[in-house]
Amino acid sequence: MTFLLDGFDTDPGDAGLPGAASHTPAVDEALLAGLNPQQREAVLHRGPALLIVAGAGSGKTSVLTRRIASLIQTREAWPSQILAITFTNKAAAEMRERVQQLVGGAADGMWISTFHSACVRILRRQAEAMGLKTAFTIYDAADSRALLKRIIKELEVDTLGLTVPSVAGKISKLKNELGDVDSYARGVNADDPADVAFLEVFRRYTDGLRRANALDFDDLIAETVHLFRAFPEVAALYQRRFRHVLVDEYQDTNHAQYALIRELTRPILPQHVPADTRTRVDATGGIPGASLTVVGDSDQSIYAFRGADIRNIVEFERDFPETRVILLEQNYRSTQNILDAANAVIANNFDRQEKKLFTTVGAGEKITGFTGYTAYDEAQFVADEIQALHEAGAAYKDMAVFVRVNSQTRALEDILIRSAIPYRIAGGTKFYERAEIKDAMAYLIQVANPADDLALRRIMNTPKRGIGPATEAALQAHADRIGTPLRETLRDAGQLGLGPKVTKAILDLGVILDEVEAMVPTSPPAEVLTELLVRTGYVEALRATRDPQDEVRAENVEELLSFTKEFTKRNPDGRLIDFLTEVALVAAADDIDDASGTVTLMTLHTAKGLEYDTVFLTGIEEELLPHRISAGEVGGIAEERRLFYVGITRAKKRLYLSLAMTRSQFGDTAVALPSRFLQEVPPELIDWRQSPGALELRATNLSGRRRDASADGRPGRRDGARRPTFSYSTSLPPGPSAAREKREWTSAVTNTVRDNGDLTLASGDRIRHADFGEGRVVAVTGQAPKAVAEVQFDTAGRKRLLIKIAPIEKL
DNA sequence: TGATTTAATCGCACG
DNA sequence: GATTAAATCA
Repeated sequence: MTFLLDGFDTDPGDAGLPGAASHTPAVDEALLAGLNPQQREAVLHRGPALLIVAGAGSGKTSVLTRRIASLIQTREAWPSQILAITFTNKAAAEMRERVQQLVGGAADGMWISTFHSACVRILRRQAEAMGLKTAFTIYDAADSRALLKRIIKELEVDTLGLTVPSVAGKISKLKNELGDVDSYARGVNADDPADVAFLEVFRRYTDGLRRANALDFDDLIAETVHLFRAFPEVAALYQRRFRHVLVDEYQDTNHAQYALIRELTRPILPQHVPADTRTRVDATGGIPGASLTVVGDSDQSIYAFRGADIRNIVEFERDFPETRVILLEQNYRSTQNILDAANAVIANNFDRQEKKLFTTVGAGEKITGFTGYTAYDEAQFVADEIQALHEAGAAYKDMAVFVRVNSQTRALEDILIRSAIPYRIAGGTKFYERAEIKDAMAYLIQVANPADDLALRRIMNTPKRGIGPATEAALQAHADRIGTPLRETLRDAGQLGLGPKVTKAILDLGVILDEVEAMVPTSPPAEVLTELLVRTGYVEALRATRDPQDEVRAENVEELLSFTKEFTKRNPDGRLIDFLTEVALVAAADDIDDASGTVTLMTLHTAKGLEYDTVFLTGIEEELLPHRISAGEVGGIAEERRLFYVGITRAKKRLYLSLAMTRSQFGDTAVALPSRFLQEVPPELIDWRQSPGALELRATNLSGRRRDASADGRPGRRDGARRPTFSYSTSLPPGPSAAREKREWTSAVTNTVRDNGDLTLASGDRIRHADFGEGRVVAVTGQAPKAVAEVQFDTAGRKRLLIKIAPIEKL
């Protein structure tokens, strides 16, 4: 290893060689306008390795884009020699756009993409070397789970504690560590039946992927690393091409990604340098490694659960000698109050590099705290505040509501709908995860990659053709016998002794797939999809059912069709496989559309990298943030704290911290405790509208049915002393007493929903609301069924209500 | 045999 | 609450 690192030694005579020189380039001052000294240096430093420790909101995107622009402007690098890696496609698109603004069309030849997209590009070009066809398909998490489910069922190993999620997680972890079946087999514990069984599942899963000509998400990275290691001359191709590698969000890289970066920036040995190279060689006849720039913040590392290794950034200096480290601590996003809260919270994580964010914009408003009785109560507070801010001139699009888990959005959605506040959910149930979209995609995948059995099984009986489980099993048995993909067996249906009706259905499907497959090479994706949908009668079948939801589903499929058309507009030469790749790689954070005039709901994870004027951080409760599952994992609490930190630092002007005293989960209602993290925020920074203590007191007086934490049999852990002293855990008793108690809280909001039909209200009407009591209608806007009434309640203040569904009656 | 209805189970974040 | 297995219907 050492001899390779020697290649990083710089030769002073090589000033013109990209990536090897250490000097200050002559960069246009305009490119540096508005940068502070540290940012400036981060743009201008030249050398083999640069680590930019960028605190939240410190302008790192600006630094990265200008650094890229400076390389191009000074002619130190061609655009094609630059590889910039971001965390999401959205971040990549944004970076490309900002670089474009700085250098114009020169940005076109650069690779600015996610790890996964970059690897797919490399793998498609070099797929033959890996024994794959270039049209390999990409299995998303759901596809992988479907395959695992079949295997686990087949082997009947679920009794050994091998569940689909546990096995999927373990395989993913192994692949992130660049492990494979063989390496696992060497270390397997032969005395442990569960371990042996896991190995068999892993082996069959790997075989299944290979036979289906498919790669899962983790393979995309790992296989690229394996490719580079197995074929140094292939690696040399990319090492020679990319002279500048830049990686954003480096704290969230896993081992495989780290290895990939290592391979890409490795010096090229003389024997792998082609004779006709135009890149300058060093004294030994080799080519020095590419210049590497990484940007990250270990305080924002929130993906350890999926294999991100914080050591990658902590030990960067050791891994890459001659690293220059630059700290960016000045924050250009938030007020000092928000930063003080963030600094105070993150200071509770020991073992971190000291870093304190500061700003020059002033203290700003205090943080607002609120404790609701229930999640609905909390949601009502959020909705009321959003409405008040909106009326004061704030745009909906500048506000965001963060949740720890997706299930929290339900109460928020209910209330936002009732309050007639426009909102959207980033991530959530993603478009491409809907059943009808997966169906349509499976058709496309089948004709692009006929080896993909998983896709074929999905569509074999969708729409209904009378091909049931028994028939499928017969086809599968035949496929196993003759050793071909399932698809091949469709043609042989006549030989299997099936009923005439079923046989015809199978043959017909086979003919459709074959004929559509033949048009793939010459037709754009939209035509292929249309042909499939029409000939299989998929949309028609949806429209024919009684289920009103199916109408929406049919529309979704048509939206997918328009996506394919859009795709072709963007990429006139785009093939079907390119479209499928793009879809496979879209992520939750990618579909956040800033332009729309709506409040955005999202998880804290999705929020990373974003910023909003106003941020509502909801559900700041024990068991939720920190999430209960994190308690059992090493460093789990610290990671949850970073998640809280990430949430706080998204806010530019206003931050709200809210929680509920009770939270309903899985049907029953449980008492929730204020999060320990709340106590880490300096009390003088929070202005409580309703503090946890105030409600706690009342709850005590009223219920008197508390049990101590020890009663539920969970021994106190190391961090037990830090838990709030009023620790208890019990279910709220249902029945009349609970209902009566609820009425004691004037702001208690229930989840009552009603269909008022075509009830019409006019200004001046008196109404009674199930939660807010009586009030007078002040104004009515909009058309039924979306008409909104503005009501001045006698005790609950002014609210906006969607008339059709509000629990109200006219008096 | 396949389609439809009913009961039972299980829940974290994501490219 | 959504998904999935068992039970019943055609």
